[in-house]
Amino acid sequence: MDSVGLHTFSKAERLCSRKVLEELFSGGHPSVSAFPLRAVFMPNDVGLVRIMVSVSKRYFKRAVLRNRIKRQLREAYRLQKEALQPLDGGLDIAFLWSSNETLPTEKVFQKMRNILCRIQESRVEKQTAQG
RNA sequence: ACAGUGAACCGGCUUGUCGCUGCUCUGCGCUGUCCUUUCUGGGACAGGACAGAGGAGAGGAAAGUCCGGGCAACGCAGGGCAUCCCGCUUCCUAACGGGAAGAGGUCCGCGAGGGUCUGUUGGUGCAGAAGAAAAGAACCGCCUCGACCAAGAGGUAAGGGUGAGAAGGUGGGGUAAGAGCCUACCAGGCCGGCAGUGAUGUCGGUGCUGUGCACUCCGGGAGUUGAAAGUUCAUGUAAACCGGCGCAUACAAGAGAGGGCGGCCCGUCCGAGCCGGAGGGUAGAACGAUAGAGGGCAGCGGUGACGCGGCUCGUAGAUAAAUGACAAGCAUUCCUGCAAAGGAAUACAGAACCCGGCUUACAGGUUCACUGUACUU
Repeated sequence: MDSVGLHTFSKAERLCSRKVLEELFSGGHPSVSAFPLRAVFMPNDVGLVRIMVSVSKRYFKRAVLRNRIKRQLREAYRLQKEALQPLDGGLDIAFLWSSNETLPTEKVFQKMRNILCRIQESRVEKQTAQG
């Protein structure tokens, strides 16, 4: 938990289990979108936030542009992930890019911030409803 | 100087902040095992997604996945047929459909040069709404006979028009008119001599000579799959259950289910299991996997591709997939401007087992050799 406060992005914070991904994309989990970025998320019992980033070949045929967007998204998450504090239990998030245009990094950061805040709001709402 | 041709090469740099993935070293108060043995200790080894330090981290095409090879697993008595690929010569190479040096035809360019094609005098088939006729050719024409003319009979590929192609072409002789019928030259084939490793070239002989396409034919080659290959460990475990077909044993009856040998046939071998249903488990880790037909340097051999030995260098290894994000400065090019300066642009593109090629994309730049034009001395 101590590493999460820093702006790091280690292997533990990445979502790479095939099983978890299937569960996440099977439907029924909440999603938030700020076009062209969309996030699907669900709680986990690991106690960490784990994320993945995906840009479809459908939107970008060339790998260079796909990589560019994925890197922008990872940086945007890494430098703004404190928006999910305080953390109460783990969370798995998948970020999906659904546009065939790139955006300047500044814009990508704005979209990411927007999404992270809204995820946090929905979590708080859910907890208060339960409690 | 300008325009161009052919090769070879480069394809941004520096600094700062915060990050990512391996590697090495050190530490560890974290985890595991073991030792010591009674201390609420000490020690050893291993691990780690932990901490610190150091150092490394996309390409000339990493791309398309079009060829070839390594590597791996499985397969492999033999014969025939079919299928697919290659096709001027010699050489290079692990190999190639790649490369080098050459040969002949043809097209483009003033030129340096560039593009393209090339096994096959054989056999079979086809060749339009053109033409008389498309390979055993007579429509018109020409000539002979027909006493002359005409009908008719015969000879004839010089001329006409058609066509991509009309009996190899042109001139001369010859003839009733004509024809490689004869002859000279030219293009090609065949035979022989000479030169060349060879494709071919050249000299002599030989009247041998229609075009295009497809198939056939000739020569050479091809086992299948493809790193999601495959090996090991972990997890789970099922040689279980139900149905069908078959084998074995005993009396009788009958002759094998199923499979291998690339697709088929012959032949041959294995053979007690095979097929379906229902149901269950994993989808993790390590190896494969980064030292290789490796790069660089000069030397020697070769026209060259390339080869040989010598010295030297250490160079990404991810796995839902790292190699970055941001900022500043520099560099290059373009635009505006007398200038100072300002603005814009900096391509194509991202390793995935590894090599050799091919093809395609590409801002800008460098070097060498050569060609044409103009000018100066």
